Amino acid sequence: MMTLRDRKRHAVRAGISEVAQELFVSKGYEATTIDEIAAAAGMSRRTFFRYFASKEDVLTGRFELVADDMVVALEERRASESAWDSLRHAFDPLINYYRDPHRRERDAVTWLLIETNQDLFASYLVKLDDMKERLVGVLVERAVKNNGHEPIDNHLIRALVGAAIECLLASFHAVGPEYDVEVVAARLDDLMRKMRPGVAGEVSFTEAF
Amino acid sequence: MMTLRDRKRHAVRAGISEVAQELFVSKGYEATTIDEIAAAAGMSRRTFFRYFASKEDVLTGRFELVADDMVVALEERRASESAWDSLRHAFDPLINYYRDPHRRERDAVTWLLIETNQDLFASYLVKLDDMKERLVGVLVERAVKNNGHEPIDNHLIRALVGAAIECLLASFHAVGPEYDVEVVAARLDDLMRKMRPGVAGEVSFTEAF
DNA sequence: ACATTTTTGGCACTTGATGCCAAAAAAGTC
DNA sequence: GACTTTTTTGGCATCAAGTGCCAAAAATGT
Repeated sequence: MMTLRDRKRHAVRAGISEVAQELFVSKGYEATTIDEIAAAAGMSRRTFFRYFASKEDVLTGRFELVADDMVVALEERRASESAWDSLRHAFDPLINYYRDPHRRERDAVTWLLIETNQDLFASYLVKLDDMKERLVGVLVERAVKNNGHEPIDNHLIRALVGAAIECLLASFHAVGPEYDVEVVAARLDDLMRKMRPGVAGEVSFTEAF
Repeated sequence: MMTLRDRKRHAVRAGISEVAQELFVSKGYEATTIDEIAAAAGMSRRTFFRYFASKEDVLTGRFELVADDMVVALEERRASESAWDSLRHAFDPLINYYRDPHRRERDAVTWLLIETNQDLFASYLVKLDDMKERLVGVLVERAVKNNGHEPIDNHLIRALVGAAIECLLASFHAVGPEYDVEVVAARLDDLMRKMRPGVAGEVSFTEAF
């Protein structure tokens, strides 16, 4: 449930994010100190760290929300569906998210920052890995539910999830500031069709283990 | 060529690595300061930073060498071979590397440190991404050579390389301190067989683009 | 109006990382 | 072997990220 405090907290976070992004864009990520961000957001530095665990988190924290949506989407897929297809649909929330041109524009800027800074990029990779782990968790759980016991090797599930995510990354790769989401979506479909594993792709986890 | 200076530099790096790892294991990664490492290695802190760009680099720097070997191995594969199989053999140097039980043991400790520390893990992920990028580069170049022009979409190559690496990661996943490399190798073969893309896996880049 | 809980701000402190410069060491030259 | 040149090193100063701590302030509940 969304209590009042949570809402306020969320608003403050959004405010910091906003003002920080402006600073990052105008004078560069590294050149912007947390003191400056805090000052611009009207709070002390100490308080900044109560809303974001680190400087990178201001920009990469959003990925956790995306991951949340993906996890939910994956959980909602029917267990009889092949894991590969379920994963494809787990990515739908992200596609839908970027159907909003405002978000697209905003995140294109964020993306540029992330790509050009080591620390940010590292933070992004960590979030991405977290997401992978969570998706693996969902599919493992699904396999267990369908099977009554822990699957012998969840390495296959790991590889499957990893491969699907790589398709997602590749389909979004090298998009400019203004791009057509539908093109990206088509690319994703095409890639996941071509990359569909010969054996594992058809695994529904209903009868695989 | 391996000049005298390079050799000496390499030796110093190895020395630092050695003494640092001991400290990390005995008192934890974060609890070990660079001052302590430098002191134990018999040099000033300033000098430490002339051998390693960062604290993480002491442990994760090795991955670049592994990547070097993989890149060379991939370059040496015949262009007529399917990209998927070429990638499988690009991983051979790593498998061979771990046939030495001493390295296996040593890196198992390193691995534990990396897994339990955010900064280290992030650094590792960055190196891994670099490796991916380099392998993509090799296959793109191969495609261009075979085709005379830039391939229309190297997204497929990205996805292919990413998927292969995910198989590698999955096959090494959750190995304890003492493990059988041959088991891991068999797992890798099995995974890459199951994960072989229905279409893309057979792409040799001789006639695909 | 009062008591309780949460949030905030400022301070001190640690530590990783970088620039700068002069001393030391190594390499090359005659 | 003495000299010059180049590289390496150490110490200093500096900056910025992140954390613990505590008292003041604000919000919340009664």
